[in-house]
Amino acid sequence: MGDSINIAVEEFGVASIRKQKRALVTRHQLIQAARVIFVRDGFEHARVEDIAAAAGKTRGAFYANFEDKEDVFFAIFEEDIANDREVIRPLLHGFQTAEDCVNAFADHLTRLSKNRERTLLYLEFKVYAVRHPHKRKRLADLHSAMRLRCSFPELNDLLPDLNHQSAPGKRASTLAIGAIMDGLALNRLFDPGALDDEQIALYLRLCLEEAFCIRAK
Amino acid sequence: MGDSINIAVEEFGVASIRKQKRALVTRHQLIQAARVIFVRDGFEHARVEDIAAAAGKTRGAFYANFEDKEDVFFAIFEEDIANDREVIRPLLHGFQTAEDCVNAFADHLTRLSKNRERTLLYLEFKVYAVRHPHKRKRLADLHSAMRLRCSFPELNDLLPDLNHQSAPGKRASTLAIGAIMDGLALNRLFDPGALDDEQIALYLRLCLEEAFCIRAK
Amino acid sequence: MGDSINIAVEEFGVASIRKQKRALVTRHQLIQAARVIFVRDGFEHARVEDIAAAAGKTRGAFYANFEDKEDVFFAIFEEDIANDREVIRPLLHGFQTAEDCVNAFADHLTRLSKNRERTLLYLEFKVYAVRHPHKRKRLADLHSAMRLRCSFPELNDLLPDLNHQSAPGKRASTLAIGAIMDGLALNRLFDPGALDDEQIALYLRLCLEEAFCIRAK
Amino acid sequence: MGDSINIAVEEFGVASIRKQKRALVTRHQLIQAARVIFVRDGFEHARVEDIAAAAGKTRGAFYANFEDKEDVFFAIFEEDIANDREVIRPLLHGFQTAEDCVNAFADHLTRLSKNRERTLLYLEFKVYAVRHPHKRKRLADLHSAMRLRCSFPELNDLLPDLNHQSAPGKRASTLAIGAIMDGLALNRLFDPGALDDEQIALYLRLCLEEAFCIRAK
DNA sequence: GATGAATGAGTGTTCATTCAT
DNA sequence: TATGAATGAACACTCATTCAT
Repeated sequence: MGDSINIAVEEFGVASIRKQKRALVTRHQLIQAARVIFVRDGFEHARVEDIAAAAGKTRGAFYANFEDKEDVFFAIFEEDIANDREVIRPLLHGFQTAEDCVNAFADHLTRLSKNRERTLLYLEFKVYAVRHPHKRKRLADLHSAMRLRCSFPELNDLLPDLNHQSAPGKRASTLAIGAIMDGLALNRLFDPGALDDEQIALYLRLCLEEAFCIRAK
Repeated sequence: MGDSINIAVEEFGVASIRKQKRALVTRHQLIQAARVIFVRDGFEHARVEDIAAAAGKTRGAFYANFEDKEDVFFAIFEEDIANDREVIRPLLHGFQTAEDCVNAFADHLTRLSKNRERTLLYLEFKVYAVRHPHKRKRLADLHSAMRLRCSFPELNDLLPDLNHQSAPGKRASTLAIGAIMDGLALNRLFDPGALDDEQIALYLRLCLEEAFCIRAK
Repeated sequence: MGDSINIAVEEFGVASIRKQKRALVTRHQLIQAARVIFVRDGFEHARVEDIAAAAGKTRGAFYANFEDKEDVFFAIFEEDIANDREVIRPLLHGFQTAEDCVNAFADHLTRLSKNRERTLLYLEFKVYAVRHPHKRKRLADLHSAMRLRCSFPELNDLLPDLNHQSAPGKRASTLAIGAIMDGLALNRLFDPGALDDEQIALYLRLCLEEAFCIRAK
Repeated sequence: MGDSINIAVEEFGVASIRKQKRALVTRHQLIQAARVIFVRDGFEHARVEDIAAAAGKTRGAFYANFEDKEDVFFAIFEEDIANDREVIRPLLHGFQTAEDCVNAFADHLTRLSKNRERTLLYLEFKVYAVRHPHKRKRLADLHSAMRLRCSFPELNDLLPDLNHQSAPGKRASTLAIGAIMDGLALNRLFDPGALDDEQIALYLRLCLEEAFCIRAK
């Protein structure tokens, strides 16, 4: 009797766990597909059907996993925030001098600035947040989370003693770095012939040095 | 020139000239309205009817003046390009030192970065150009014109002897300035509490000095 | 100048009056078509496209004239209420005895009870009102108007001295007459073989006599 | 009888009987839930998922027990027909005079007319039958059964000697009673302030007396 | 040129139904 | 039998665009 219960539980459990897994996989596939389609067409112009198709699913699967188009849009950034913790930190370990560290970080940002998907997606998110200041709590939460994320709080931990600024000052400095990267990344896409890696790295390094008070004067 | 006007007057009469003027006024009103609506709703989400209504006109007037929604969108930037020649030059006249000049320009850019309409409109234009690389000639032309405009070519004229860079180098430097301003302007909208005028002016001045090789080292 | 203004006004006026007329005609056509389709398919199952097609129009014309499907549904009954004033009165004029009058009214109701469109449409309206007690003001207003209409207030005017009941009593009596007709009409449709004109007239006459206190006891 | 049960037990075991019972219970629960949801939302607007949820089940359970939405709809009335045999008879036993019997029956009908579920459900069934005259056999059978049921055939048995009408006449009379009750019940829901028990009972009694030729003239 | 009624393609969304588990 | 993820047909509704006036 105990056995059969266990078996039943196992069977039931396994079945539902498998289902849950499949559901999560589908959800993730749809989010990935949404990234691609939103980058290609923009949020407003993107068609739900295209997202579903890009994930190899149908509209029904989409609506089984998301409330509406805005729902996936937000889910993209929520997924990123959940995953992104601690991606920068390892990149900056093991450097002796602050300059090395800044250089490494500038390289990292330069690399990010070449990521078309990231550039267009985050641009659109910011514009969306700017245009819908009164949207429901979810956007407000995402907005807060993104404001934090975009100011690269890791930098504060990495360069503690070099940074003599006040907390709000740090926040502003690091946000400015992110902002400058946004601008450079967009304009690299807009005018690929004019802005190259070197230029971008140059200005990023310059601003990072300023932000962390290590500019050679 | 005077002749052709006289001929026009003779052929079509005063009334016709008035009509032409009124037509141009209507067109301009629609363009101004389109700016407002595109800023508020974005290009894709904006409705032609809203644009017409914001100009105090109807759909019919809109389609009498523009081919379609994309047509006004482009007309906005064409109007700007036609008007903007020589707006910066007077701002920068009369400065003795390069530093003063850079400061004045940095102030100008800081002021621009506070212009919500400009920020969102030009952002959207750049994104549109990025997303539609194969659109017809008109976008290509606008794209070229905007690439030039966004690299502030006046700067090269204003600071000729300070700038020892090659032509493409200049272009890249000045585009980078515009890019950085784009990023700062968007992120000021995104996180108004964190980025203030001072911060923005600081980084713009820094990058301008770098661009024009007048950084105090 | 005065002339040309008058002409312009005339031209303008005529044009817009014609347009208004055409618009009203279209609206009415759509309402008539909606009657047919709602009777055939019921409110929920009816397709907007079918309504438009039945009026020889397209979906667009439908939505240019109505907010949504519920809007036409209500418009049907609002149109009826606006038109129906004074349709019964002439039918009952010129009778000497109360009995003749009752007979004439019973005949009228019997005729109404054979009207399939009326029966199904008003049934559906009543059910809709019953199911949506908290809908916005418009349904409440319609509901009130229909409650009045369904209690045949004209009867009170026609048979004043025969009716010694209190005002609420009259209301209840006349509503009951309408209610009984509803039931007989529906069940005639449900079982056409069993309920014929004679039966229906018999019960209607009986209840009318009761309602107006002229039953031969 | 006992044998066949034993055989069943032997062949399928106690568990299987339990399963069968549980299945019937589930089916019944779903039918009860369907009543509630159909009353609330109407047949067309009702969602299978809501029905399943109202029964504490899932869509799967629903489709394990019914072909489709129409299937439960019909099952409701089939269940009623199966159960309802002989519910009226005991209510009318033990009365000496025809008048008492009519009064008792009028009271019974008055009570029924207060039953919102019954009123809306049967209204919807009749309308459905009226709108789908060519549906498959099952609706035709139900339609016939309901026509019989709605004409209260028990009355004929109960009041045999008072009823001197021909068979079709009886059928018509008793159907008219049902019809009148339908109308009164719906309009009581539609205008609860105007139609009260007393009014409803009054007219029902009146019509019953007419139907059974016992009107005091 | 301007109007606004009408068009109709396009798309978000719902939901009855299926099916692998 | 029951689950619930997935399907996909169906539909309401929007809106860029046309056109008779």
